[in-house]
Amino acid sequence: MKENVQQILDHFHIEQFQHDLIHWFVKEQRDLPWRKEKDPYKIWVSEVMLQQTRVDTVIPYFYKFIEKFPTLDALAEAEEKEVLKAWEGLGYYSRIRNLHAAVKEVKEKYDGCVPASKEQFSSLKGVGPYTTGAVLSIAYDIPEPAVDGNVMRVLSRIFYITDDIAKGSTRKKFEQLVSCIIAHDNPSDFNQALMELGALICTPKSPSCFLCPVQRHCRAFAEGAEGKLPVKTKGKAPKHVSFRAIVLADKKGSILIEKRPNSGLLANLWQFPNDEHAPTADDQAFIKEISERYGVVIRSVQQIGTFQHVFSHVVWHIEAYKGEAIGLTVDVPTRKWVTIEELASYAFPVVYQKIWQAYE
DNA sequence: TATCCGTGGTG
DNA sequence: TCACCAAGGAT
Repeated sequence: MKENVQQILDHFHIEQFQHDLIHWFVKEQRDLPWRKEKDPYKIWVSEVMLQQTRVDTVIPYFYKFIEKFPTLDALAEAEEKEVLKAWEGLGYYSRIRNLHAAVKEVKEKYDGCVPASKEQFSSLKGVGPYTTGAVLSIAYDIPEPAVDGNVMRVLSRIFYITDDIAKGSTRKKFEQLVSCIIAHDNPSDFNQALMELGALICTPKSPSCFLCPVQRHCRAFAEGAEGKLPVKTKGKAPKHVSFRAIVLADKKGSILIEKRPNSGLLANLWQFPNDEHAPTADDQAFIKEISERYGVVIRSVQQIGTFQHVFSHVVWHIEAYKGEAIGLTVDVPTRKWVTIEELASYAFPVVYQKIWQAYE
């Protein structure tokens, strides 16, 4: 915001706004599984799952995850393989790697009790400014701002703020603003109400201003400018990567799988053999490449389909094959032959799940 | 600061 | 159909 926070708040009725907003939230909020109790661990899990992920997508994952890891200790003691499997298909897998590490640290350093200290909690892996404010306010009623995309959209309209919300520095300014208007007697409902309003009423496209509980406080509505806000510049176009992948089975029906590196895209997930780093020209070159790289003898191959998968910043184009191979012994932990039953216990990226479906 | 990091829903 | 999007964080 070009102006300072004091100027923005001129003539703004803070207490009336808090009341209108919270009254609406108490009455109209959705019945979500993580709102049934105030267990800091469950609030934390929900907030991590909800990062860049829709509520409807998260709900079934949340139920399964809490059923499998009901307490912080249970998650801390779980194996990486189980934890990653529970996250399979949710995306942004560094979230669960960081959450698992963070929970272990809480078990060790804080006796398994999620710290209510801003400094301590925010120092944990995967816990940034938003998650800090969300967990501390919702679970512990501490008046910290929890500024996400919803909050920036809602407040940019209410205060007619034209700063680019795609820029990192903008979030800090919104945090200053929220610090001034947050309801100290009910920071939990206040923060959740701002996000709920963004999700249900103050939506990105065609917001339902006629239903808005804080319409009378909204400067964008008064100006008829809600459609122009928030200001958000768009990112660069994703790059395209083409390669081939193959589902290899031996005579017994075992399948060769490979674990991806522990950092980068789809870290620690499993996949089928591919020539991602050495795209091949034809079938013979592909067979040769796979044979050498994976140390297998391939008898025959057959194409089973082409797949396109769009990530945030890259698009994969995969030609998928199936083939028979002689199951030579693999001596690295990141590659193994597994039975089809065992296959189900390994976490795969969605695009490789689709390739597996085409194989079956 | 800009880029990397997934997936599925939607107008 | 496809550009945009959804309760961000790490580097």
